Amino acid sequence: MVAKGRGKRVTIGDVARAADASVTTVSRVLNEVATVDAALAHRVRQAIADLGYRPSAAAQGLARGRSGTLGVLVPDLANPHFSDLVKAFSATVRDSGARVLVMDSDEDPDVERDLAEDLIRYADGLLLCAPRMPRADLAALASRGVPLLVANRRAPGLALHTVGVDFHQGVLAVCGHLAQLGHRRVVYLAGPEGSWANRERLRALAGAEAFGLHVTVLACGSTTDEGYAAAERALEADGTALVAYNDFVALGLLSRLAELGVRVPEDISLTGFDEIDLARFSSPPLTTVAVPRSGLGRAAAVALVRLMDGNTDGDDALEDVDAEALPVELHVRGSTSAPS
Amino acid sequence: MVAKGRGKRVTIGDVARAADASVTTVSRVLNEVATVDAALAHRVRQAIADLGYRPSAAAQGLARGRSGTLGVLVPDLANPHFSDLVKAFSATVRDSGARVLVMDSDEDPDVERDLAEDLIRYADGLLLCAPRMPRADLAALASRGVPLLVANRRAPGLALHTVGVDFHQGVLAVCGHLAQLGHRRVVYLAGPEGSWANRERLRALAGAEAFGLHVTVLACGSTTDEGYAAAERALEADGTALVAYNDFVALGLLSRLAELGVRVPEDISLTGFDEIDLARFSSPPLTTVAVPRSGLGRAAAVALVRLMDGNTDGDDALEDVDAEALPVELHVRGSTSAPS
DNA sequence: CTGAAAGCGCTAACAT
DNA sequence: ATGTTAGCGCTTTCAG
Repeated sequence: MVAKGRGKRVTIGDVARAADASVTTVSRVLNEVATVDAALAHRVRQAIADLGYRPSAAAQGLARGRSGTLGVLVPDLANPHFSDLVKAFSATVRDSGARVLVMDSDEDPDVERDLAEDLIRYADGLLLCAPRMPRADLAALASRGVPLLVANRRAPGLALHTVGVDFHQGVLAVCGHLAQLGHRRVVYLAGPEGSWANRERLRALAGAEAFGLHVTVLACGSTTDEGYAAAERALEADGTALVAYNDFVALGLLSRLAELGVRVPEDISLTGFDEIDLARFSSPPLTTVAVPRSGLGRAAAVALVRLMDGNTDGDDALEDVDAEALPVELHVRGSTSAPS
Repeated sequence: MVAKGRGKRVTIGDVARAADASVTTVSRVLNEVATVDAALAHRVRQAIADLGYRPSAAAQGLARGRSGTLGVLVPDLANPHFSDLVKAFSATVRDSGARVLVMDSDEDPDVERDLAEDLIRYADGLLLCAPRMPRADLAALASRGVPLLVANRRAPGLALHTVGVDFHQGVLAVCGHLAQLGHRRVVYLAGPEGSWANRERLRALAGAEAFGLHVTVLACGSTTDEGYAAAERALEADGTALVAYNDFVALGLLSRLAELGVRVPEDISLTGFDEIDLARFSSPPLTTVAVPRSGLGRAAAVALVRLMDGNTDGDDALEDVDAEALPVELHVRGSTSAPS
């Protein structure tokens, strides 16, 4: 039977005593090391089970010099973009025997820096997702000796290891699709000011203008509410297509347009970005760009683990920084058609 | 300046040396303890800054006997229900100086048990969200000495501390609303087999039958896809209203119904549950039940912290188990009307 | 007010 | 193959 109640913690010493072995031996069977005599090993395992012993993570961490924990910092866990990423990251990391400490900065750059500084005390490595903090803070973290990986933000000149999604190509695909359909004037409902994701989109939009597509940029945001609220302004901007920062904005727009009696795509075309599950189920279904959220999480996990393994002597091999820019995929559905 | 590069870890000893103080003193200023001489304290803080020193979490944890970390285990982080809960939980817990270790069991009961057993090695306390594991495993965990809190699952006879949402009342409210509108035959699209949330809904539905509402139960699931796929079966069941397990299912149904030319609510009424942000933005907007996800997260945090503070002698005060059953709120919108 | 020293529970040389 | 023992970095009595 397992000991019940709130007694003192069972230690490796207790197990050793119970199994009439040394702590080293117990440690060995625990870590599946060397050739421990079968009978002895069995006794130890028995004792472990009897006593309900679990090694203390703190003690192991201290002795080993690493915690077996990776830290992830996201701006908003409630955003499917990040929860999917974290999910995939955790699952992948777990396969290499580690755990994940997740923190949510609530989109606040200051909170973000503080949490990151706290996180590195616990973790062997750090994944920063779309960090909002200023370059200087990022640089400070980077020079801190902890394996650091940044997802979806580039910081030119900072020698950061990064993974990311090719937003640029995605927006270009959207614009190309629209242009082929015959659209010439599109309205972009912009995302959060500071975000790299938004800057990337703007950059791509600028590229599209070179192909003769005229783009009007309207400040909006990243939520359904903001999309809903921006609908009337968007209509006034006089385009034949609306390019939303993401699917939430698009669905907000769609909702308001329906109320206003504006038909999609007959009266105006609409595109989302960063495909969410529900995009297929709106009326009409949304033309949008699928980004590999889980793929990004997996890639980040692999990259970070590799970073930590080869951490013998610092900043070598930074040549393949940004090697990872995961491809995206345009999904054409009912919300886009030729302009009337 | 902060030391750069990947040198050996800076320890409290290094700081002591640099500040010409003892480690004890450094520890004191670190923990804001006692009256350390102002000048000395200042020297120490200076050294800390100069060296870029951060105390090792593992060492602190080992010495203090607690990690300052709480564990949370959810079936699916990508589900807004849980990500919102975790977000609120983390934020609240952070205010009392702790961190949160999040794990995702991917809805697998076995994985769930293993992760929970692993989590307790790291954490001072554990929050199990809607655990899918069998009673026996739950009981084993409970008798393990770690402060344990269970959210959204009741385990009769197990003396578990729990917090939860009043699903029962929510479903009753939905049924009442429908009945008042004049509906007599409703179809319930059921959620995951084993889930407590689904059982609670069924129980409430049974209660509603006592009021003369006839309920047909159809197996379905919890995703938009499953809702979409169930639409035609639901129609055949011959009710005047569809009660979906949750909003995802409802939106899937809505999407398919639109394709089939069935109008909501004119031809058939539809309700969701567990209001998601997008529920307000569908066409028509969804009548659904808002559950206090963040409130649940906060309540869990408060309860768990209290549990850990008063952990002097075990299973007292279990009288107020289940004291927390957070109220829900019916939001009537366009997807319900009187039957035709 | 400050410091020396004994652990916290585990791992990893280093013997045997 | 197994055991002894010295740390890992920090907190915390206990003296001074």
